Amino acid sequence: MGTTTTTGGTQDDVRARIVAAADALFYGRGIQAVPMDEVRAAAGVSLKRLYAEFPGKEALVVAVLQERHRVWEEGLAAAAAGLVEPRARLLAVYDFLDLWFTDETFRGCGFINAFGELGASSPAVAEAARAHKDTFERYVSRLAAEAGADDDLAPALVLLAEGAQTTAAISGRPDVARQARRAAEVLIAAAVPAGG
Amino acid sequence: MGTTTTTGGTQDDVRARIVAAADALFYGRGIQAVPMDEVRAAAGVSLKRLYAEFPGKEALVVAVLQERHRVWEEGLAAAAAGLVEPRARLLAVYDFLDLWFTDETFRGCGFINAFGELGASSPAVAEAARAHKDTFERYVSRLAAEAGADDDLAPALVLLAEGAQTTAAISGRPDVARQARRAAEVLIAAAVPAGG
DNA sequence: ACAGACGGAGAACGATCGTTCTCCGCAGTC
DNA sequence: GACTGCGGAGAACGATCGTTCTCCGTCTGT
Repeated sequence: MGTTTTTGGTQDDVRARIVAAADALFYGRGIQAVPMDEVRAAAGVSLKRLYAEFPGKEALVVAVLQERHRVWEEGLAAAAAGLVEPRARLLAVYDFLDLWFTDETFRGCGFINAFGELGASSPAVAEAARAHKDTFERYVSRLAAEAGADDDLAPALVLLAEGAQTTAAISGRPDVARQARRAAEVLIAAAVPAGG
Repeated sequence: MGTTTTTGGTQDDVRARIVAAADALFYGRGIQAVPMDEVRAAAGVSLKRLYAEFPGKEALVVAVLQERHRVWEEGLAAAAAGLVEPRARLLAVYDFLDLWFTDETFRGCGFINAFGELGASSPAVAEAARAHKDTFERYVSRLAAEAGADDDLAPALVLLAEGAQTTAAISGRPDVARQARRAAEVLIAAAVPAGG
């Protein structure tokens, strides 16, 4: 697993570099707006290597979404790190969104964007988006259950988070995250029996 | 307004037919996935006529979004028709979504989809999406004010509605509208001082 | 009936893109 | 130092697409 003799770096390195470059380009401009040759240039690899790592553009898109999913889950975990109360961990979701929305490159949810652009013609992309949203819903549901809330809370909190992403993207107002958080506080208070 | 001698129909007819055909295709498959020639075929016009009505694809996309905005506002008004209480009119938003989500052709918010696909490269498309979301937010804000709610309610209700659209699209579950409605009921109850 | 304009069908054009192929330099081996 | 094979650079290929142009039939007015 040492560095190879080529300038390309480790095989995993190359893959990661391609995915990172493709993600930035796809997310920022839309997938079909970015030619493979631009991904190649941004990743600093040859077309031959690019197609050796990914059989085609669709496979690259799926890999990009999978990595984006991994990073999302990492960020979500980091936002909740150190917090013990389920309620605080639930609200950390919106703090995480707040952080994200203020990022200059923010342009909405990459999964929603990819789904809208390619979901109808690419089952793999549609499935990646579905899986991503599904794990997020499961995560929120688990926390809501730990908080002792009724079954209606988690779906509602998910809707707030999803709505915040698209609204922040289109309106360009990052404070949407705080609005979502305040609404979440109200819903949580109403959903937890004793007032926890 | 009699029929003209050509097979094309009235000029307004032709424009409307083109927009309707383009909307169905763009919305269902993604904009870049639909060639102009397919719009032409679906609308039953010639390419010459198509380009006589719209100087290019982007202008057609904008026209499609404007018409979609008009239909959205019509549907929203129809859902609130006959209801007098502001609270009921607010909740009618989610009944309207419910109706929409159960439509077989539902595939998310056309504005969000268009924004994700083309917003980065087409200011006109980005602006159409922004304008659409803006008028919706104004509409909800007006109703919330009429209901005597505090300023936090309207943005929260908007987030629920937006989140419902993307979640319904990706997860494919139309009952998301009812979940959003229940959450909205809780938020409204908490935001209106006296309980009205 | 005929000149002339209009509009349709679809070929044509130029550009772009995903993907593959060719050519060449270079590293390691005897 | 010749040989081999890998990988890079980028040309090439085939397909698609947005847009324009050509050709031809038809309808109008006289």
